[in-house]
Amino acid sequence: MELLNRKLKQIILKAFCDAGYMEEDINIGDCAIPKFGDFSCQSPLFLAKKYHKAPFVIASDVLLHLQKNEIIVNASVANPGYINFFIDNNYLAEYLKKYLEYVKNPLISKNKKVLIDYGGANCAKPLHVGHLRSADIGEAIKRICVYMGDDCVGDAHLGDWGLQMGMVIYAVWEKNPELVYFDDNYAGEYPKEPPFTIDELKVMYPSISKRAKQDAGLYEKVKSITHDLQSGRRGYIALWKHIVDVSKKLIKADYDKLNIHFDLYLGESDSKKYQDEVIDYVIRNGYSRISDGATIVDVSMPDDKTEIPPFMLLNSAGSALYSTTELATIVQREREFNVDQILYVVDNRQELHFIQAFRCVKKINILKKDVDLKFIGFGTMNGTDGKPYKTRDGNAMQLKELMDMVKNKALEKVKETKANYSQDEIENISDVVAISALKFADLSVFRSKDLVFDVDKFCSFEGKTGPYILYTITRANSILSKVPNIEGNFTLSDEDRKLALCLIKFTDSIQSAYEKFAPSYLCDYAYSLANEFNAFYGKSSIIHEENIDKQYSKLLLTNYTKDMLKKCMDLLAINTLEKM
RNA sequence: GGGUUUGUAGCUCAGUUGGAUAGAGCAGUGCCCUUCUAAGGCAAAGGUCGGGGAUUCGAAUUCCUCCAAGCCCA
Repeated sequence: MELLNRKLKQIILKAFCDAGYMEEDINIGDCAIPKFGDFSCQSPLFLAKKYHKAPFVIASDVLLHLQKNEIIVNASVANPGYINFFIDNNYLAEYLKKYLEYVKNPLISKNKKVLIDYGGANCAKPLHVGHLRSADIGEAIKRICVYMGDDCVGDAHLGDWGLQMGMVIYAVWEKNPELVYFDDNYAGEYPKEPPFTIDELKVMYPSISKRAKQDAGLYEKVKSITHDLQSGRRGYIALWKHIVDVSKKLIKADYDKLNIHFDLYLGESDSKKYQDEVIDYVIRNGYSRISDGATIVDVSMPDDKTEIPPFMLLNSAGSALYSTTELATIVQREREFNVDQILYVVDNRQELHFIQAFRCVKKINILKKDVDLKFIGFGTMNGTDGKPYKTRDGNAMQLKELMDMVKNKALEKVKETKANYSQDEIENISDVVAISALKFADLSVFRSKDLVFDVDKFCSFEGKTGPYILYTITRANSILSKVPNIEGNFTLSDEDRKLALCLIKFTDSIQSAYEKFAPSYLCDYAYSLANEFNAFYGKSSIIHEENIDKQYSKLLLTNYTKDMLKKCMDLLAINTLEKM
């Protein structure tokens, strides 16, 4: 299907050429002043210098050469040189029907394999608010990329190899030191069942972590356990596997609640098998050098404005580091998944680390093909003091705590307004409303900007919020359910065309969201569409409309709006409601 | 100290390769539920786009400089 924007460009470009302005491309945008037009062309302003003519003169020339067509009506020139025009109502109505079909199934062919790294949860640790952005943004980006034709794989990339594992192993030992996992002489098979329950695991890390902060001896013990684990001590590895298995279930359940679904739950440890090979490869091929005992790879480039510090492969103790794991993971992803592109949806603060890793990968030429490595940074969740958000005890707020707060607020609201609903309905509605509020608030700020963490904002259900979009969908639904199927001619009245024009702008917003890896563009779009629909809703009653064609047309628009809003919310990974 | 990001209404944020009157939400003001769900709509109010300079027909947007804050690396 040929999109309206392309068609408009063709027609107007032809007028430019016919008028003697031989251009390859021109610009078509929204008209800033609605009474002047639906769209406007600003190109005469840009071309004034090139042709040594006043923009107004160019615009007038072009207007004279604009051929009669079925799309553009009432074209005019405005100071200092805009060409403004409207779209014919009949054409718009026909176009809209086809457009909605096209949007449902855009028929874009698969173009590349993309792996998206957007988890970063740590095994045995509860999710905190910082994990929310990565998950929300990453899941939305994944869905947007899939819609635009990419073959996507989402990886949770769990932290499963750090100090927290040592803490949990310590906790198990403290409770049951007699277990075979701690017996160096034990040579048999280890038990298939974990020696702890899910609920026990939940409290192990927080309790040991808290104690280790005050107890240096305990901290040292934990470090030594972690070291033994990473060195491959048999019993610890067996126990570690149990911890990872149970943790994955916990983490998956948490992400499920947020409507976030990973295709892979790989962890840092999974790339370990490539690590020695990569280290060996780098050293053997002479890419590294020794500096202060550490093995480093220089990644600065001659035309760098600022010095990029070297990539560290091994520290002075000869151990692999976080950066080494990153390298091994990239190799793993290329070999095992044959990716063309990897998107890292991570906190802005990690940018330097990734620049170093990406440069190192290119420099050592270890990949078989040119994989596009992209850092998709997002801003920090800050407190009202402008610093990264911390609770009173100095830790990041747990996600569960935040979710409970929003849920309770939603429950209050639903109970207050929907007294006649059943208990199940109230529960379900509150859940969906709460999650939509949380996710929409998170997603609607452009990703790279820091976000002020404001509980009241997350708990707000009015204005530019998730619940407002849900509410709009239920309003549309309510109308559709009350009118029997009718047939008529689809015509657009002047008061309804604003909604129609808004509907066809979906393509622009998803295009921006895709190009900039920024779901906030879709949030803006969904909000403006909902806004337009609510204005349309308020102007006149659809159910009581007596003219059949008018009623049919309004119903069609209502249906289109509902479909489009649901599509947007689906792309943002936010569940919607039929009734609330 | 070096680098980097940000500064737009009281608060939280939009603002396309420079372009028409800088836009939303929240808070506050005034209307609108005997009519499709008021979690809504309509209207008004709110601004020295951090300060100063430069570039030009035209700057929130580009450049310089200063101020303030966050982050990263030492």
